[in-house]
Amino acid sequence: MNYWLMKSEPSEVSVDDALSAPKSTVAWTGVRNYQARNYMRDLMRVDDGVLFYHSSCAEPGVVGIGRVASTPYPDPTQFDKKSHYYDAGSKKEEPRWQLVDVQILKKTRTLGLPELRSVAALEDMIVLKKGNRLSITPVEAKHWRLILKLLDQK
DNA sequence: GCCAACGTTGGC
DNA sequence: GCCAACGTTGGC
Repeated sequence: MNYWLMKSEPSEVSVDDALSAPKSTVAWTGVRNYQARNYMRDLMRVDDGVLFYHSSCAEPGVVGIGRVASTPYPDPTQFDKKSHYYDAGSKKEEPRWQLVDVQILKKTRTLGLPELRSVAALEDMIVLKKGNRLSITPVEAKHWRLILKLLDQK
């Protein structure tokens, strides 16, 4: 079993949006970065753990726990001309962008960036590294366990 | 709004 | 293949 941190802008899809969706599940649309896509397409498995992270907002941080809820399939927004994520270069027979569904299991308190950075044992987390912009990053098991513990405190 | 850091594009 | 220009991300 693997663990992942997945960023979402709450103005697009917040943890509350995900919670109120059918089965608390959302398709992770709009990823247009090859490395992030490859994680979803090649490495994610159903039931992998997901840290739901809010980015580009007042209080960035981990806001929920979820799971990978599907195998990979083509991101429908790449074919939707009206979508912000439309990709004219992607063909139906050979879709460029694949995604997975993510199910929210629990909304947590906000474990914000300053708090994450204050924990020495988390300093190796990719999301905390300078210049990191990847919207999906793998999370080590030891970091996952520690974050779950931190989320239960306070 | 600013800006550092990064990814992508395209000319050569 | 190089690399400058450009666009985007995302914290502050």
